[in-house]
Order: sequence, then structure tokens, then C-alpha cells
Amino acid sequence: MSKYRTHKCSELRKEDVEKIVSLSGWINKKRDHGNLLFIDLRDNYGITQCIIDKDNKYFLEIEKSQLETVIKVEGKVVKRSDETINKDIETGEIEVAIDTFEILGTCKELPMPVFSDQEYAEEIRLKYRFLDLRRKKIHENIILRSKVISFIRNEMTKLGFLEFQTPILTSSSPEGARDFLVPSRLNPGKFYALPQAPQQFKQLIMVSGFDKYFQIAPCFRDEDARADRSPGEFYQLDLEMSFVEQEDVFSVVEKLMVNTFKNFSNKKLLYDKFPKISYNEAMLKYGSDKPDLRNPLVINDITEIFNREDVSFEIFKKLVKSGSMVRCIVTKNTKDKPRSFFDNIDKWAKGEGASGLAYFTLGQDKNISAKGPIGKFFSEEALMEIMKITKCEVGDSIFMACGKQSELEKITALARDKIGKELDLINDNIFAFCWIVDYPMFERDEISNKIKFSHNPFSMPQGDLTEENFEKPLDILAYQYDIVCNGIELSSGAIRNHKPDLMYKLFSIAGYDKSQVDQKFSGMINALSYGAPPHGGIAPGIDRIVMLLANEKNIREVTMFPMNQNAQDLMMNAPSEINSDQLKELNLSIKNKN
RNA sequence: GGGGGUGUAGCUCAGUUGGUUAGAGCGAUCGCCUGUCACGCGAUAGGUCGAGGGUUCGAGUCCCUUCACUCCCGCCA
Repeated sequence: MSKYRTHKCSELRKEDVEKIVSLSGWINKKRDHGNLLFIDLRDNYGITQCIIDKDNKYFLEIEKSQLETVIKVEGKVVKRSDETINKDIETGEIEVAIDTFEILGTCKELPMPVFSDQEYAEEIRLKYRFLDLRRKKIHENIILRSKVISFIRNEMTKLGFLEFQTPILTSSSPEGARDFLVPSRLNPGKFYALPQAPQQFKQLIMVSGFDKYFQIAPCFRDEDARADRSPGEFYQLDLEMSFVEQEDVFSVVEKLMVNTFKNFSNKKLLYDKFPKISYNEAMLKYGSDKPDLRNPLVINDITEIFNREDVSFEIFKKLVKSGSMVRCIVTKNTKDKPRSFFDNIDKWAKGEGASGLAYFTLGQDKNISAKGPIGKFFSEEALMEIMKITKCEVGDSIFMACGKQSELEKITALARDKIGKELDLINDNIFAFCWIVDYPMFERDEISNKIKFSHNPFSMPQGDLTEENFEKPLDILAYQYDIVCNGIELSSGAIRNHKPDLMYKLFSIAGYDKSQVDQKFSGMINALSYGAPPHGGIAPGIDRIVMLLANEKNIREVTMFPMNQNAQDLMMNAPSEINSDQLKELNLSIKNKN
């Protein structure tokens, strides 16, 4: 028998009445009636009410114990009278009448309460994370995370994937995010990089003939944080398969996602078979390559309307002549919305840096007409044409934005989200997954005007790649795909390019010559020259999956020991200065700031 | 790097138009209370109003600078 307990704090029931038991845990809450004291004793599993009165020799000691003191109690399980049963806790039909008591761990005055649903400043939560983690909601989130990871690991194993570890100290890669660097003592002046993802290693695993690999892989990127993006480190379900096409990867991941989300959430899946949306279509219809498909609103291009003679909305017409486009969002049956609704959206858009959102509502007396400040600029025929393009009807409203493609995509995507929320169109009780496919292989850097890889340089380009195609690199699509859920990008993946010649060709388009490729990707390119299987994979973000399942908006709520926005660990004081001996050993010197 | 929000007791917050000694709840300490489950009641302690500067007879409140936390943009193949 355990020295500390016969039962956990969630276990005792009325069937256990009369048993002599011992429990250990934290004092969650005390209710002191002077001569009678109730103690809610909490452990990882639950809460049990314990009771002691003044006749017990331990009464005074227990009465003056702080909340969160760790204690062991021994006593008899007692049935509660009907009117004192607490239905809110599992053990609410009984209580433990304390006989003996022992303090296992004392507790100073708390910097923050543990028993409370109140929100606290992030700073104090992170500094005292060990206290924060005792609190119900986040404690459960972290347990959920553990269960999700076990489940995924089990599913992957069942599907025949093998789990391997890959190096944490590796080499810096020229593409992608900023690296975290680690100085090498044995190689003065040289640095390891922490992996941004095990990208090259997982491909090497395929070249090594292991066929199906996965790993719950730590990834390190030195980029600024967001609510859904931890600074520094995060985890991916990294997976790779040999002798597969895009569809083979999709079917594995779809199965895994459907099983995981059905197992850990009561929310419905909007699609069991995830729709595939091309990158270009997503950018037009949703203004984004991570659309929230719970939102029924779509964006339409109505640029051509502003070339018509019978449209006299001169501001837009002028901009369209000089190369701008017009895109719009239709809201169904909003004719009775107050003027303030429309003006607020317009005002909001201006706050987002756009020139605003023009709008009108379609009305009909004898003829169809547009109501609103700019309605008079559109003829009935022009309105009919808009109705045809956008499939809108009388009673609907249309919000329009005008601008260059990229700024237009940005503002319409934000507007789609904003209007969807304003009109309460987003059902929070569903998960809407989709695949975004057919990403372009290359894009033009807006600042340098150079051609660069738009995503992963190791992706396989689509189609028959003749010389002619290489002359129009921006038209080349890749077997590159993302999986998106409720507007959150869960991962991206690709069928890889396993042909060295083609790889050199693609890198040359992005401005790397053969020797640069040989040098930067020596491990990879060399390996691909010794019989590489066609292969592909993907890497869904574990943190974001758990975030969706836990219904949290911030990734720190599903991360046990997160860093703050400035990539500092307030509990461990990382990063910290190091002493001169350490620097000397590493052949480093610190240049003084300013 | 840029923009927004927040910063008052250990914690969560209030604090009016610039005006007396800066308040409440929780927590802490002390006292009372034998059926609570956010137990109740009474008392006490606890404040560099994030920091620095300025305006003013007078600043928690107005202005400037700065710091911290956070959200967003850039960034994140």
C-alpha cells in the first residue's frame, strides 16, 4: 500500500462508506466554521471534501494551514446527509472525516489564487507557471494535449508508420525562417542550427528505405510570436511516405484528422471528405490561403462592371482604368439592417488601412435599384449583371473594395471575417477542414523583384516540365498543399522533388547555382543521386490541433511552459547572460550594444 | 521595425471635470461561528497609482519620454 494514499481524490463513492482511507493532495479551499472545518482536498484526479472538528487534536494546525499546502489525511469515509450532497463533484455523496493529518509540503502566501476562474495577467501566470498549471482549465488542456499525442502516435503506428528521432543540433538552412544558432566548442567559429523542421532528415529517411516515418518533432524558428504561434519552439506531427502521390498523403491525413477530432471533441465536422481548393481559387473567393469555411460569405470579382457606360461611380472607374480591381462580398437579406451597421463596417475598413468599403442594398419597386449612398451610380442593367455574377438577390447588400490585387485580397479577407462575425454567421460548433492545393512553385519578391521559392524548394513541380515552362516560372504549380481548419493553417506538405537534375534547374531559377546548392544542401542532393524513391509528406502542427480541440484562442493555453511574446521564459529566466569562461570556451565575445 | 490596448494593495478591479487622508471584492493576519461547498460576521495590516520628466496653487487623472505585458502588421520556405 502506498505510504501516501489509499485512494485518489476522485475515487470515493457512497459504496466506500465506513472504509478507513488516506488521501494526499493540495488544500484547494477551506470553509472554516470555527469549531468545524471543511477542506476541499485536490489532486490531479479530483476533489474530495474532508471534514474535521475542534475535538480533533490536529484541528488548530489544519485550520491555520495555507491554501495549496500539500497534506495527507487519514480518516473514515462518511455518507453525507441528503441535503448536503454536492452534485457538482464526483465524490459529492461522501466526505472523509479526518482522523490524522500530516503536512507534506508547506505553502507561502500565494502570488495568485489557484482556486478561481478569474483571468490573470500573463506575466504572473508565466512566472508562476507551476501554480497556473494547477488551475482547472489549463490543467485539463495539458492533459488533453497528452492524450491527443498518445492517440496520434497510436494511430500512426497502426497505419504502419515508424517513429524516429532526428538531430536537434544540425546545420543552418538558407531558405525559410531565421535559425536558432548554437556555437560549437570543438569547431571554433562554427555554429549548429536547431532544425526549423526535420525536412531534410525525413527525406533522407525515405532515401534510406524506411518507407513510412513519423515523429512528434520539435521545430525551432526565430520569428516573432502571434496568438497562435509560439516564439521559438513548437511541435509538428512530422510524417513522410515513399512511393506515394498527393492523394495517398491526403487519405492518411484525412483519416487521422477525422478520427482525432471526432475522438476529442463534440463539435461536428462540416466535411468528412475535405474539399480541395486551389490556391488561386482560395485567394479569389476568400482572399486568403487559410479560409475559414464556417463562414458562408464569398468574395466575387466585379471589376468588369466598372468598365460599363451605365455605371458612373467615378472613383472606382478611374482606379480600374489604371489597373485596380474591384471585389465584393454579398450579405444575404440585410435590407433592414440599420445605416449604422454599414457605416461601421466602412469605418472599420478604413481603420484597417483600406480606403473603405463602398456598399449598397438591392431594392425593388417596379425596377431593381440600389439603395444607399452610392446606389444612384448604378443602372438597373448593371445591377442585373452584378446579380448574375454574385448570385445575389433583392434584399441583399453588397460591400465593394477597390485596389491592387494583393491589398484587395488582404482587405476582402479581413472584411469577410469581420462581416461574418457581425452578422453572426460563423457556427462555433463545427470544424471545417479543407485542403489548399496547387500552390505556385515560385513567386516574385515584391521588394527585390526577384523570383523566389514561394514555399518549399524541395517540392515537386506539376506537369510536363519542358524548357518552355521554365521560361514562365511563375506559372509553374507545385505538388504543395496545406491543410486548414476553421481559418487556422494546420500544416503544409508536399510531394518532394527526388530528381537532382530537376532540383538544380529549379534552384537556378531562384538564383542559386549548382555549387551553392551542392554546398547548402549537400546531404540532400547527394542522397538523391543514389536512388531516391518518389516520396512526400506533411507536418500538421500539434499545438494548433490541441488549441482547436481545447477551444482556445491562444497557443500558450495548450503549452505547458511557454515563453512570452519576447521569447523569454519568465520562470526559468531564459535567455540569460553567460559567464566569461563559457564565452571563452566557445571562442565568442559579446559586442557591447550601442 | 511599425500600429493598437493595458499598467492603481499579493490577486481582480473602481477611481467623475485636475481638488480633503486613493477605494471595493478576494487573499493575508487576528477574533467570533458545528453542515459548508464562492460558507457567514467583525477588526487589522497592506499603495513609489509601471518609471522618469513637464504643465499647474494642486496630477492616479493633462502633456512628453520610457519600460513591461498583450493583440495586430511586417516576419513565419
